[in-house]
Amino acid sequence: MVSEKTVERLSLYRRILQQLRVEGKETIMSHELANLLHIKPAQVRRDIMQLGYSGIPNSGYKIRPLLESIANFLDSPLPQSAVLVGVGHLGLALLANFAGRWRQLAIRAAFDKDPSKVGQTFHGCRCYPMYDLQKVIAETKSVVGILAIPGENAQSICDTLVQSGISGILNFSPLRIKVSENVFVEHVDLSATFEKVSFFARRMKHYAEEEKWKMENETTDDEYETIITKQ
Amino acid sequence: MVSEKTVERLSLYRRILQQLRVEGKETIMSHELANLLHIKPAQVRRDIMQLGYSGIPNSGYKIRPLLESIANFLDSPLPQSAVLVGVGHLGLALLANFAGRWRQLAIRAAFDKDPSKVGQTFHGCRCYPMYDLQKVIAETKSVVGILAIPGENAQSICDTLVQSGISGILNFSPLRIKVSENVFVEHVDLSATFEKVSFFARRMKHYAEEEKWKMENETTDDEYETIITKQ
DNA sequence: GTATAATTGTGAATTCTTGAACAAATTATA
DNA sequence: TATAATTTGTTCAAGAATTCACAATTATAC
Ligand SMILES: NC(=O)c1ccc[n+]([C@@H]2O[C@H](COP(=O)([O-])OP(=O)(O)OC[C@H]3O[C@@H](n4cnc5c(N)ncnc54)[C@H](O)[C@@H]3O)[C@@H](O)[C@H]2O)c1
Ligand SMILES: NC(=O)c1ccc[n+]([C@@H]2O[C@H](COP(=O)([O-])OP(=O)(O)OC[C@H]3O[C@@H](n4cnc5c(N)ncnc54)[C@H](O)[C@@H]3O)[C@@H](O)[C@H]2O)c1
Repeated sequence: MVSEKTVERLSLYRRILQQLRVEGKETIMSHELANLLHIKPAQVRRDIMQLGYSGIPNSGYKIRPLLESIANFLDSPLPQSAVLVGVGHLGLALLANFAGRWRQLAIRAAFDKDPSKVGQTFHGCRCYPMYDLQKVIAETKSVVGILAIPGENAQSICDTLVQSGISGILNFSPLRIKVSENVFVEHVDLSATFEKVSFFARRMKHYAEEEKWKMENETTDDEYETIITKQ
Repeated sequence: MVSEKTVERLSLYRRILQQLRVEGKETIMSHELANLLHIKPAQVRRDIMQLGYSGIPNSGYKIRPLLESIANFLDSPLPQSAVLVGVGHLGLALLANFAGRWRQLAIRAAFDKDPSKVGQTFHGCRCYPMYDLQKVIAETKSVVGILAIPGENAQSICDTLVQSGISGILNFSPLRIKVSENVFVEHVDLSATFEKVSFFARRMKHYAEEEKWKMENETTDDEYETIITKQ
């Protein structure tokens, strides 16, 4: 029904609106949100439409009820838990940001095969041994699993997660894991992303230099055109 | 000309092919790559077509020259450098993976406003003070900038990066930065991604439970249909 | 009040991406 | 050598996402 992209944008709208609200703003118009995100106003209106919330013509959207609508749409009625597998460099960074009991959505448990990490607490989150996976997922009623391990065992660990009741996976490993169709997987492949940025950076630079060249040789171009026209 | 998605997939193909090559495999067919990535063979063929490389009907692609074609297409002729701004939790994780002199594409310098980090070396990468940005970017001829700082100053730092010659930005901050059209920006918004996974995880679970319910009540459904039909 | 200006909600058009299908090409095999 | 079997390259259709454009609606100015 609702697309992934819409859900992502709703999440962005919310963050901006929360900020604007603490700054005292009470209403917002589609083109303001659009400008902040560098998208088109029609996109914003279309997304908000899907919430069932209606704005006021010639006036915009009331921020407070709009935020409520977004929360109503995006959030679980109950706080939602996630577990992290792999407390390495990346896993630690994720814990620093997403561990925390008070939040609506948070990492509530971590796992690692490294015995030196098991038993420790990182950013307020306990690290368990791998064989506790099923048990802890059940106890915390987690629905999201985050994979921050190398690709090798990602598939088998993913399978365990799914068997334990996880239905959404955020996969940072380079392996494209396979899941049954009732499990949602998001692949965040930072290496591929890095390469992509590098690729287009180079392209942009070439393009910019070409443009610059054209600008510098503009008069010459004109002369050339004149010659053509004259023929 | 070539789409972002295609570039991303080419990067994935390369990683898989490199692995397969060390395992001794010499040729590969579109459906094999497709199965590994859970996409359709036609997509693979289409992507490879754009490289200008041709496979052999009834035989597939030769891995070695295909890899060369991909490298030729994706990589800069010269090693390409990136700089990182923000050596916090996430920045450190990125350094752990992408710092390294020997690579074709790597983070060659880091920056932080925190004086306690400046001067230190993290994973082989030196951390410089912010006022060295322009100088170091020029020295390293970097084209990619990675932002791993809070949103507040992201825009102004981004502007400085662009002024210094950066034409590709990988932005991990929640702020959607604005750049001129000859600069490429990729936003990696981990909070929004996390929320998205959580959203669809919940949905999948509901869906699965509905399906299960339907399965269990299949006979009842049939009976109900019979009643309808009879009317 | 009425007119004016501005903004929403949304059908239609457009653009971008993926998928199905098949002729052409090539290998493997009989 | 001829035939069958298979995979590629590519066209065309389908699908998804975005953008346009405008009627409907509301606030504001006069
Ligand atoms: N850090 C980055 O910036 C970055 C960039 C690109 C890709 N990645 C990918 O993200 C993943 C994690 O990266 P990282 O830098 O944190 O790696 P890391 O090596 O620092 O950490 C991996 C952690 O996972 C644990 N682990 C390994 N195998 C395990 C298993 N079978 N079961 C449980 N725990 C296991 C290890 O003990 C370690 O703590 C890797 O797949 C990596 O390729 C990371
Ligand atoms: N770590 C995660 O998993 C995660 C998740 C979601 C979002 N993010 C985002 O990624 C960014 C970085 O996250 P983090 O966890 O590494 O944060 P962090 O607080 O651990 O690190 C931020 C680093 O940036 C430096 N910094 C801050 N302002 C700066 C400035 N103006 N100039 C130079 N350096 C500056 C700080 O000194 C610090 O070293 C943040 O925007 C955060 O919202 C991170």
